[in-house]
Amino acid sequence: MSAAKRVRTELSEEQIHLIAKALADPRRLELLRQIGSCTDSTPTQCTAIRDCHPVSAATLSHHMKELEVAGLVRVMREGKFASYLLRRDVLKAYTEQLAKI
Amino acid sequence: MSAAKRVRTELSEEQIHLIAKALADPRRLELLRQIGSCTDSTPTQCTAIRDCHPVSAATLSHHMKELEVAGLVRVMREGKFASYLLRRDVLKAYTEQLAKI
DNA sequence: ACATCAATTAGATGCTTATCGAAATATCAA
DNA sequence: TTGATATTTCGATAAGCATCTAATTGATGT
Repeated sequence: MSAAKRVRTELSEEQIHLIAKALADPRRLELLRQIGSCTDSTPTQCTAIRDCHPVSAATLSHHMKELEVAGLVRVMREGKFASYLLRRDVLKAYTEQLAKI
Repeated sequence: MSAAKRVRTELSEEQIHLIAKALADPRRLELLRQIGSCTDSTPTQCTAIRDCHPVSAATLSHHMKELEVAGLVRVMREGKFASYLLRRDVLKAYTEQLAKI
């Protein structure tokens, strides 16, 4: 059994708004897709992401924070490096919210 | 059989972006929910919507156009009145796109 | 200690957008 | 036709945000 959350993830209106905003920027959507393409055992390294996107480190850091505060990614830090994991439970909770409309 | 689209609705990156932007504004999400709460046989009237939201007619019209160009609602006009229908096929296509991440 | 590299923060800039009031357009009723 | 009502368009304003460079923090290796 993996460590993935099994509890039902409930989203507040506030978090729904943060997620929607996070997804509304094309660059962030691309970032999220890239992060989602990696598995839990091989989180996406920040440096690897930088290599794929023509933005400054500062801009990338800003986007990653947006994804993080929205709850869409989890950050893992090892020394001076950072890696990212897609929080599929949160994304799923969001799509289920939308589907209810 | 209803007239609902049965063809698979494919979304372009452009439309995905328009939808995400449309959903990123809390007021528009509320509007979409209200529109979604009505059935195809009783589309939501623009005037009824106005009564529920503390915005000017100009602002409401602007939001409705955003929802429309995103493909999320269909507008029906009768004389001087307008009514709106949620395009569930488009919303579904969007949530399915997100779920694929 | 010092230099190097990864990532974040601070501050600035330019673009987008939510909002409004006013004007325009369109429909309907008297 | 005239007036009233529904919606859209126009133009302006203020807030938000994506982006950058420069400065900072923090970790690693020499």
